[in-house]
Amino acid sequence: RSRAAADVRASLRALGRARSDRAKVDGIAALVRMTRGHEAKWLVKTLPPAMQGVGISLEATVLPCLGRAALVRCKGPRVAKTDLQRAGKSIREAYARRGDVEVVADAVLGVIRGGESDFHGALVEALGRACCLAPGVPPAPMLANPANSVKDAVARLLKYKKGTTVIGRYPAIAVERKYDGQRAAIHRTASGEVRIFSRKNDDMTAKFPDVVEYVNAAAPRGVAFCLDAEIVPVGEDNKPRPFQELSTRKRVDVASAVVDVRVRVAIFDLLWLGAEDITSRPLVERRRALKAAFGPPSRDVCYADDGCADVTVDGDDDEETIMSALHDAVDAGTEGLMLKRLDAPYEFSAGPRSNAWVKLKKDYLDGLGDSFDLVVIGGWRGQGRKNKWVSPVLVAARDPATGALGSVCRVMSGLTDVFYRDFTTRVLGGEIVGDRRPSGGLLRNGPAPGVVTGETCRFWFEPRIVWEIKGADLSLSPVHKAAAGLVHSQRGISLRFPRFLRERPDKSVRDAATFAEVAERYRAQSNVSK
DNA sequence: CCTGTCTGCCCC
DNA sequence: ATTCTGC
DNA sequence: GCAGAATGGGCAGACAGG
Repeated sequence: RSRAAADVRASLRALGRARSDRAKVDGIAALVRMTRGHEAKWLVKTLPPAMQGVGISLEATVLPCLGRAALVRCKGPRVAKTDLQRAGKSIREAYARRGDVEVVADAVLGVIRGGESDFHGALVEALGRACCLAPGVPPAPMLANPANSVKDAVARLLKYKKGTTVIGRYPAIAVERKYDGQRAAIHRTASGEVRIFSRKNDDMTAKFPDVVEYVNAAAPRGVAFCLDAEIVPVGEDNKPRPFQELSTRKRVDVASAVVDVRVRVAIFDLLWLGAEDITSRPLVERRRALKAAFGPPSRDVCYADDGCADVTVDGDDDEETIMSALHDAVDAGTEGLMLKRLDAPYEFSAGPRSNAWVKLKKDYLDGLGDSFDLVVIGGWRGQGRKNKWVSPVLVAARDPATGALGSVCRVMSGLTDVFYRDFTTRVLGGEIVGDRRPSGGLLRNGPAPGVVTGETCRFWFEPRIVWEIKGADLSLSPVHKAAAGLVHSQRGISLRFPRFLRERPDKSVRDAATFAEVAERYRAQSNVSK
């Protein structure tokens, strides 16, 4: 044992000295070879993310290597780049349809053994046969591209060219509400078993016994299907509640009788019905089949396009139409809109997000959504690329009555490298070098007087700098303390998806957002009970 | 048994 | 989730 | 245009320690 420990130690030391990718891969390989069975998994978990990325990512490495291996076996050691790309694409698409490396690998092995002369034809045929969509086996869900304005959304939709049956001269677009819940692939097999999968295809069936009942009640009898849907927390009025409430549901051993957070299922796509894969059919047809099969909306199951009307983007007044639908959607307590080409097939997310689906959230738009001027009060040392800089940064709102500074959130998104360098120099007196403790700038020994937070910062600053921070919405926080006591006895108010917009050198701490303002904006959210 | 901390191919 | 960076 | 990196809030569960 001591012999093995010494070997491991020596290998870790060597890995620490490694500079090139080649050396890192060799170092990791040496360590992995020392492991038995599950030990490898735990070894890999201990490596920093940058090292884990070296040579062992499934999508980026394992799948392409499978293609290369097959090419080498079938066509010899000299592999053309185009062949490699073709094979890689086929394999990635197959994996998106059926996320099971074993099935994919078996199909590829079959091609190698078959020794066909038409390698690519044989590969496509074998993968198509083995990796077909099937109820009970969740594919990688189709993803939407974000748009930062209505104009941008329309431009993206027009750019999409893969549609096969453009209706009329201009593309018809489905408008749907973007509910703030959990994405769910809801499958029912031919034997009648219902399974619910998350966006990353984790089995969530145990968490949603009520959803199983709702969907079984709405579905046609004795038919298999694959639905795409959003599970949304709702109140007694059947209106959306904050996402935060959905996550308080138990995840294991849930009996539908004791579910405390009621949900509604907003369905929006149908991939399979009866014995047929309909993903290659255009959305118009899939949606028609969906509504024919599942009937009118009910208390428990609705359609994401309820309350919306399709639009045709002909450059006429579609921007106003969409903007007005966006405001309606936000008033109804949803995040915004999904805009979808009605002529596009369902595209499993192998690679880039499709422009056939575009998401338009209110907070992406300038002038909409919540933004606050907050005081910089502390921070930590960044990891990896940001090791020389302060990242993330803790920001706070203030209470004019007491002088308290209650933390709102950490921020890192939206900060550029150039800004980091300048900011770090201002608050620490220079970039962070080695293990030396910085001293200078606005650095303090502890939190400034009045600071209230559940966070423990590595660096605390003199409260001087004001930043404008934007978020999607406000939540009640167990760690952040802004406005604590105003809407909840202990919990403060925090920002979801915070990002830095700009520094406000024109503002002093006295001009920063107050607890009262933050509390008011929290209460003004349409899904918060008053 | 209670509490504090850490983890999750977590959810967003 | 969001955003920035480098290719 | 795309992949990769570095990170956000917040929850239930699991686990460690008293």
